[in-house]
Amino acid sequence: MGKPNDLVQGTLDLLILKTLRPEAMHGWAIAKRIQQISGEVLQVQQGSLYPALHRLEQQGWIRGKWQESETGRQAKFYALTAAGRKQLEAETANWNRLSAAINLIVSEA
Amino acid sequence: MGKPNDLVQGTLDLLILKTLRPEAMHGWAIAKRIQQISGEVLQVQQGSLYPALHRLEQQGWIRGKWQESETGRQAKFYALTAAGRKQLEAETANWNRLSAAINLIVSEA
DNA sequence: ACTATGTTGTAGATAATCTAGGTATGGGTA
DNA sequence: TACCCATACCTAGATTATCTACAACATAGT
Repeated sequence: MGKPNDLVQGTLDLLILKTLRPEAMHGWAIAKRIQQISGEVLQVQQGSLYPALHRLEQQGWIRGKWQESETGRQAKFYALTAAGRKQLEAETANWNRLSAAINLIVSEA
Repeated sequence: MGKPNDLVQGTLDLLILKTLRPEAMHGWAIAKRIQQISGEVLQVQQGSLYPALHRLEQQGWIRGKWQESETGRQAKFYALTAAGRKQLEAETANWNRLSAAINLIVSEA
C-alpha cells in the first residue's frame, strides 16, 4: 500500500509521547511499537520519526541518552520528562476533543 | 482560544464533502455548518476554506454554480458529484481506519 | 455616511510529513 | 573472506494543508 496516509498530520508527537509513557525507548523501537500496536496501520517513516524526536527533545518533553540496546548496539533511548507528561495529557485531550468533533460530522445521519 | 488547532490537518476535504452530502451549499454556509455541528470546536478559516473548495472542484468532486443565497446575494453553491460521493466514502473509511488506529495507542492502559 | 454581516478571494508564512538518500555496526551465511 | 540483511541513526529537499492577514464588494440597518 502506500497512497492512503501513513499518519494523520499532527498526531505523531502524541503517539511518540504516549509510547514513551511506560518506559524509555530508542527511536527505532518506538516506530516498531506504534506500528505493531496500531495493527500495522500507522507507519512511521524514518524521515518523520527522527525530526520529530529532535523536535520533542528541543521542547524539553523527552530527553535522550545513548545506551546499549537489546541487540548490543548503541542506541539513543528517550525518556519522558515531567513537562512531557503534561504535554502528553494536553495533546491527548486535544485529540479527543477534535476527533470527537470530527466524528459528530462524519457520523451524521 | 486559538492556539489549539482549529482543524486536524487532512480532514477538511472530508468535512466539506460530508457537509455537502445532503444538499448543495455555498462556502460560507459550509463553514458555518461545520462549526455549528461540531459544537464550535472546528473553526474553518476562510484562508483554508476557499482554497479547499477550489481544490475539490478541480478534482471533480464538487461542482460550483452561482445562485442567489437566502439573503438575496450571489453566492457559489457547490454540489457533490458522483465522483465526490465515491471520494467521500473513501475518505470516511480512511478516517475511521486511522482514527481507530490512533485510539488504539492513545487509549492504552 | 457609517457599520455590521455576508460572501468570495489571494499571497505569503508556517510546519508536519514523505521521499530518498546516506552512514555504520553486527550477525549470519556462502 | 565476502556478502547481505536487519538494526539504528541521520539529513536535505519536496510536497502540501492550514493559518494569518489582507482586499474587495453587497446588503441591511442606524
